Amino acid sequence: MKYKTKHRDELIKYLRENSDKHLTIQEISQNLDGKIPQATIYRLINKFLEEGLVRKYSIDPTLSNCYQLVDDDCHEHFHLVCEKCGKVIHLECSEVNHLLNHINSEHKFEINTSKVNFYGICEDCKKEAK
Amino acid sequence: MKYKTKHRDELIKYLRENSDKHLTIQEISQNLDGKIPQATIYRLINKFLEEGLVRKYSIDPTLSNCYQLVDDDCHEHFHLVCEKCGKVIHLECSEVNHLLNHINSEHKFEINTSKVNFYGICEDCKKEAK
DNA sequence: TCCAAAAATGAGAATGATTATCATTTTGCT
DNA sequence: AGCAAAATGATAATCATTCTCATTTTTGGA
Repeated sequence: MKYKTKHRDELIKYLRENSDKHLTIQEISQNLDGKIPQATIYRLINKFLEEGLVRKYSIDPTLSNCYQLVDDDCHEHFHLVCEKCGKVIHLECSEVNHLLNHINSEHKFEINTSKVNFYGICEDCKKEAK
Repeated sequence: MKYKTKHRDELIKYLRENSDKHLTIQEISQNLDGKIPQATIYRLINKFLEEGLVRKYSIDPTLSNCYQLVDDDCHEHFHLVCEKCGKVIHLECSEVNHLLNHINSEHKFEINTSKVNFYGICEDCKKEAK
């Protein structure tokens, strides 16, 4: 059972206002100006995860995880991470979903879509290399 | 420039003998019975990574990374990493290649195929969950 | 409205993998 | 041998995240 609290509402509100971004716990903490202690933000975010209110993105094992509110215009997407410039490109592509379905049904493996990241070289860096 | 050292040879030898496994630094350290200090194992492994001798697997941000010697006789394949049991399934699948080509040509992003890993739940763990 | 149980909170400590530090030793080259 | 580059060892530091525990808040029911 969950209780409605000030912090909970405050955090939801903030996430809603920033539902277009990928936010780290640190960014949330800073932007809320320390109004909610980090330990509490972690706890709330983990609750939200269980409840399916937010989505978690693990872009790089050496970096903090990112979170984003699941709302109507937040479509599931994947990440292209440039190994040169670090840029993260959001990819919404039916071909990816097609592959995931294929692996799920044919290879009997249920992919955790929040960790589908492709690493490589982006267009800009490819040009520069020449 | 790199120097040949006892530790380096010892670690390579050990990795070669276990090239079928994904090893954590801890496992390596234990199995070598502390002959090489952990800090040195980390350093050597990172060197090997740069040199392309080993491959790194980040199974879960909360777990240790795994490493594996790159074998001469391994053809291009991708990995399905089970987040529950840690099992790594090798996947050779033309659909994956098709997707990579698609992303390369249509999304102008050149994927580093050695880092294509999919994380999720394997068939066995899915059954167990029931 | 009041109470007790469940849940949330806060501050700080703990964890655990990995990296950094720094003085010392080893290696490869001439 | 002598020198510079690299490697080493022990330990401290880092950093995200989780845990602890005593306290406070919330909720539903009496």
